[in-house]
Amino acid sequence: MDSNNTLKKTYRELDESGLRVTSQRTLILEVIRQGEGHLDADEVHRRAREKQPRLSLSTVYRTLQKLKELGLVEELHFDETHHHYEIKPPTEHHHLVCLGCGRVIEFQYPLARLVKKNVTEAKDFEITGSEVQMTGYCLTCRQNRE
Amino acid sequence: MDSNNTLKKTYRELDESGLRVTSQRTLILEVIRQGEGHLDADEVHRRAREKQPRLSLSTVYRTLQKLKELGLVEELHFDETHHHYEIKPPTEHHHLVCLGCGRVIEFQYPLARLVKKNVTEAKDFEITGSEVQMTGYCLTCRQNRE
DNA sequence: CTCAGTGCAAAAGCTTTGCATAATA
DNA sequence: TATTATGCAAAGCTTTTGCACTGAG
Repeated sequence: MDSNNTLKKTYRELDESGLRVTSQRTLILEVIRQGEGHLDADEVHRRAREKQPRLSLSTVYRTLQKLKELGLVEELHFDETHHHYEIKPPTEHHHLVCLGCGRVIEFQYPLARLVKKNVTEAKDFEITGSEVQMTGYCLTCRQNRE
Repeated sequence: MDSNNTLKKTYRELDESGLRVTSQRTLILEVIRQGEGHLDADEVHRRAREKQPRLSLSTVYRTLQKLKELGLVEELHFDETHHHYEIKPPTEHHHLVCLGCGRVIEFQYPLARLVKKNVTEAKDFEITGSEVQMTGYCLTCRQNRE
């Protein structure tokens, strides 16, 4: 069964990292994995608390921090004051953020490679990460505007 | 003289916007213009206070907000908890952020157009703004690491 | 048994807001 | 003079930290 497989994966990832495997960490990683990307800390907390009501926000933040260091999750910065988190994707991908409905559309495109190849200033620069947000309006919102 | 010209420009931009032209607003816009991009609110405040010691942080924030709405400055989100501001550039440009020394290198490249053209998911999406940060290490920092 | 992890509460940034005062148009 | 903008102080949010307690290894 799938959810059992990802649970094993979750366990293995935590275990291999040398961190202690706690019920909180397992749960938080599961929530993010099933969250279809882009949850903020508070949302992770809210969802995780359905299963484990005593889980504290601090633990969520501390865990997010660890998972980031391990490279298991990635922190995103949309046009807001707080951060969003998603499971680190295997391939480079980026985001279109709709200003109308807030929907986030992901797309894959090797922008880093492209920049590396075509931008003079990037020739001497070793790119290790890239974060791209393009904002605008999705089809639905454009139609509703009319 | 150049600084006089940009001052006139600053005045005109504020005036045309319908906002009241105050000494605070003029000063703040000047500071950002001369700041070579990427100042945070606190840094704007610090620099502006050298000329106008009683200027408050709230005024800086409120002014930044207005200038953003007017499209005169742009808010950037680096990998931090606070925002950075730069004069809105005439052409699309992006940033390489060095994780070693914190240096920000700008480059021009029409990534939005490119995404629009090549990414299926972006076909139905009207892109109005794009924010791109590629992080990594600049030449100097890579050499120092060795 | 030991040390890393957790919960709780309190603190620490950055940013926003209310209100009386000052300044622009 | 009628608003709009400012300064100050206080509040609001997200995120971090200290400390005693708990639980994994």
